[in-house]
Amino acid sequence: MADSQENIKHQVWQIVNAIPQGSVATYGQVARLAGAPQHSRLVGRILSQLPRSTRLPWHRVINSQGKISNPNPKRQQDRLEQEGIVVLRGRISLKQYQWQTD
DNA sequence: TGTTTGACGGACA
DNA sequence: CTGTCCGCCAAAC
Repeated sequence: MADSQENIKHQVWQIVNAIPQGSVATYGQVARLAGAPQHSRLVGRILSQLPRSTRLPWHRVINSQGKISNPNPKRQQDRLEQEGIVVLRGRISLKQYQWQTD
């Protein structure tokens, strides 16, 4: 079907919504959990299309290097620090905050 | 229809 | 640590 990608979008929303407060996940991690490895970029695009009013914790998604990829890093960093996550020099310790799923 | 772009990821120097 | 390169993929040109 042509909506296989539409389903992935809903999967991504559900997964991101499940990231615990105080934890982070990577784009690749979300893509894998959504059953779509190789689609990490798609995850980024989906999050970029969220309305500013969304309640989804999109700020808990960072890249595999532990860095913020969001074009507006300031906003994301504020949100992360607001829930106790330490962001040092634009970096976050995955070792310490990554959502353990498998 | 070919090329570029982007909130990615991993390997490597 | 930083920068480069390449694989991947859908959307926008």
